[in-house]
Amino acid sequence: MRMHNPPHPGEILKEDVLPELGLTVGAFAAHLGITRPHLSNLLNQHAGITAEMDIRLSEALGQPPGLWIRMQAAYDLWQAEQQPRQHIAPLHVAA
Amino acid sequence: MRMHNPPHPGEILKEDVLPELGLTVGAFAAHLGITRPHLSNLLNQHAGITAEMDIRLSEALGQPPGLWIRMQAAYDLWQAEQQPRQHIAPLHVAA
DNA sequence: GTATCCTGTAAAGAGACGCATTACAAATCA
DNA sequence: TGATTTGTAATGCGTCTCTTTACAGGATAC
Repeated sequence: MRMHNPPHPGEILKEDVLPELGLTVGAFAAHLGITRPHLSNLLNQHAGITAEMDIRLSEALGQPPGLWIRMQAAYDLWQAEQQPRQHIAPLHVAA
Repeated sequence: MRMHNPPHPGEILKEDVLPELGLTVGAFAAHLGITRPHLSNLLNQHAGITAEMDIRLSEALGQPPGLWIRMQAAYDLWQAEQQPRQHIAPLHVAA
């Protein structure tokens, strides 16, 4: 049923990645080439992961690109699904 | 090596989905609850698929949500990878 | 061959978001 | 106590989604 709300990427970065790296937020931000306030916003789920940011993370963490942007997409989709909306009728293929 | 550029979702919608539905762009837009110019922009790759739009498409097309937003993420990531950028050194785990 | 429909696209504007810069206050820690 | 680290706010710029309105070109039908 796939019904568990996916985490914001920032949560994983803050709780798992950063501790394992043993870096301060400021040091990690500097390494990524972004500002400390912005990384803080990422970590605290006040900003999302862009494709650009995904690449930087994948390079810094030695991972194949796409992990973080897919997490973000899953998060965004879940959030949008929680919004009240009027449903759309399914279409059928033409005769 | 995973090195083939992923299509923009609009391309698939325009070339595969719309013809199979047998709908005009205007009719499809109306069904989705968006404007015709905006759907035209989607189809011609001048705008991206948002989480909101993914949900509308998945409902209209009878698909599980996430297909289109993941296509968009793959597309965005590929585009970002094509941009010239300065690489970031990999970090090692703390001692 | 004229009228209708469909299409792509442009302009203008609202609202949201990414990201930078700067700044400050609270918390941690030496 | 003093230095470091952190979260966050304000401001601003650029970009993007999406709407409304409009227009011009192509296709279809009479």
